[in-house]
Amino acid sequence: MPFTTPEDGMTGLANGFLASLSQADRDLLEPCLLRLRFQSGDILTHSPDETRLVYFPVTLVACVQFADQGSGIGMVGREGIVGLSAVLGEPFDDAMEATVLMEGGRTLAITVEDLQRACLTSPTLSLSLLGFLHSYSSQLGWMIRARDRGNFKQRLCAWLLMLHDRVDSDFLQLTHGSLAVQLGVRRASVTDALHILEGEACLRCSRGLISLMDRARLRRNAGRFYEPPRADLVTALPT
Amino acid sequence: MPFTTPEDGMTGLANGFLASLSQADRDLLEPCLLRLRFQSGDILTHSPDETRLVYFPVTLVACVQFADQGSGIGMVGREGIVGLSAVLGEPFDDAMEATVLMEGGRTLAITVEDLQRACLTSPTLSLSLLGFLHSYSSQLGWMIRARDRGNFKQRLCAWLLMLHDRVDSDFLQLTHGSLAVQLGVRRASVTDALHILEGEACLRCSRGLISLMDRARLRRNAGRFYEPPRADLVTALPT
DNA sequence: AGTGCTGGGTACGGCAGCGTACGAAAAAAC
DNA sequence: GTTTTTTCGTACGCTGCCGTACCCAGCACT
Repeated sequence: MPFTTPEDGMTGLANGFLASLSQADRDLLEPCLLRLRFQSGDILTHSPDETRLVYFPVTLVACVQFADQGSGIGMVGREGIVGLSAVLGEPFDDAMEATVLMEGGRTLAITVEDLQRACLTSPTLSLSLLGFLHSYSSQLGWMIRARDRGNFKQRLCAWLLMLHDRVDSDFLQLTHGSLAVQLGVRRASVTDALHILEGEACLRCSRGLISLMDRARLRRNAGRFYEPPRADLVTALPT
Repeated sequence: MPFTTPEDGMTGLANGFLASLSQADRDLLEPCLLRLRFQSGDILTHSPDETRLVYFPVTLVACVQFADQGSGIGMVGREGIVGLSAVLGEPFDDAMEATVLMEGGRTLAITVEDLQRACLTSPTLSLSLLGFLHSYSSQLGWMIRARDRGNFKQRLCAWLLMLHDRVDSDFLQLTHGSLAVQLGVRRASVTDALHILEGEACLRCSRGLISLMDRARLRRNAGRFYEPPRADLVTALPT
């Protein structure tokens, strides 16, 4: 981790995608990177001014969803990239947007123009982007499977585990209501399922806070609907 | 359409992705392309010999799904690419596979090595691949939305419309059973829903064949769970 | 004509999650 | 300390889809 500074630990390129790049590609991007901070609920895509940005989250976790309807589609955190669709040119993205989950956090960012320029000079960078987008597609595949073959308790566990993978703490600042929106169910369903999980000593709830206690048991609950992160899949290109 | 020959209409590069490429990128791929034909039920990924291929379907329609479980995840036909994950290097794809739907059909293909080589020489080609993968991700997003906010009839209509977009005929050679597998429901649920749609004069069923009669009415049934294809989104890069 | 098989029609009980709703407790605002 | 807002606990009836199951109609093979 040559790019992190000791006093902070997160000031540098502490983003999984950036860390997976070759030195050359990283050098291409680094001078263009901005350091930003967002609040919970902020919408990353469709920024007010017309400068489109692509984000490399550090402590921030973003939820991708349809703009016209709440239920969450995908989740991106420090392992990935948010807003990649903007590099594909003018007929901008579809109806998707990305909102910031929990208490917000820090992210690196680059303007679309800078990233496009870098891509056109480095084929390996483009292929790395392709690698991320593939693993994101894979995540969406898991989401689909969970929605039609898993019961809600399994989906909830899988979702909590995914979030836990992207956060440093075992304490998740989430209300039952916001969880319900993300998972596309009633708030009451969340409360019920959480109570059961509390009874199994997987976690503990207090107002606006879920404390994970037993990750292994959560995984057993999530069954085959949780995809463990695979750092080795990010990119492994031939020279 | 400079690449189609009059006597067949499908011998050339009649694949949406290939057609969207610049002349230079197309010239890069064309000499490497194989013309193949598959049967219904064939598995495109994990071919017996060790030569991994990437496919550009022409008349073939493929369904992406988890290898260990039937329910369909995504659909790719003449507009796209199948097996792209193989270009990302050795730690091969996850648990996904792609099977051929209906009565099979023709597809173009390229070896992974050839495609990788081409990508490393042409950044714009890599970005075009990125463009396809993005629109595929978008499709998965629509699938997720359909599974958790749409009822089964809406999902069925959306799925039939997606298939219709990828096929030249209004006659779909599908059994209720295979539809049930793709949509992740009981065979009986398919039969029931098809009867209702038949009552609305949207389509007509006979043994192993669904004849679409009124596409507009199907779209109204599918509501906001069908994403019309957008050729303009495939790639629109700056120079 | 007989046999076997695949694909389709129909039924019935069961249940997971929904919509709605109301109240209590904790936090925040005043 | 009182009021207001947010968050959580809990309940009840409803419904879409499930699991299972059985029978029948085409079609193929001999």
